[in-house]
Amino acid sequence: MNLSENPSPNFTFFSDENFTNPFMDNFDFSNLMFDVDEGCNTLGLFHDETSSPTSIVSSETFTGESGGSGSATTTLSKKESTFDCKSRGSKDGETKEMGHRVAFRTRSKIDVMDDGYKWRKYGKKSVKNNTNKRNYYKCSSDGCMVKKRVERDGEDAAYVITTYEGVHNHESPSHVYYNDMVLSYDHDNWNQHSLLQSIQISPPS
DNA sequence: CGAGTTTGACCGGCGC
DNA sequence: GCGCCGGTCAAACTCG
Repeated sequence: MNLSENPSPNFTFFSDENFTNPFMDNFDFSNLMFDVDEGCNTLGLFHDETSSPTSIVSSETFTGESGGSGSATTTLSKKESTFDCKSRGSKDGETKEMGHRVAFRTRSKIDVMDDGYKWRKYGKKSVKNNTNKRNYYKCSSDGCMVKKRVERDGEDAAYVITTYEGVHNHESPSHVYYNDMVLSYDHDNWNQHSLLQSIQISPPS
């Protein structure tokens, strides 16, 4: 499938041809696609066979918690997408309550991006098909149950797979800064603006 | 000394 | 029912 064509109306896709990283050198934007619908059936499993070896993107309803100074290449491996689908299906009620999940793949020199929130590490595990350890984080804010998983891509350690789960019930400490950054980058980069806003905006009503 | 990290143990879900 | 695996817990440890 050619990712240069938006494969699903539920996703917004950003290809690296049009997408330049306005942020730090540590992150490399390539392919971005966000699901705006809920449910496993909307998971993206779009594999770009021609360019990036793992240009598969998946996310469930975006949580909006990843606003901050970090930025990401948002692609996701097929196995991760499958996992998300499975786990969601098995715990439908809970995941609905948890709200939303988004996963993205980032080419980054550092493991953990600063997304503006304060995270507390609560676990680390080696997982199947990945020689690298997976790290588990919780939002350290009182009463906020948002979780985050971070792992190096087993196929290409240059990429970091980050999965956010849940919705923050508080503002990001870097909210103002991040909004400034978004607004300042509002030239002809179309969807990037809306993407970054969607990253910033927390949906809970 | 408090906050955060590490790490082994434990638990629950799922496939066989 | 059993074993595998991912996710979480919690005590010990580290760091500022």
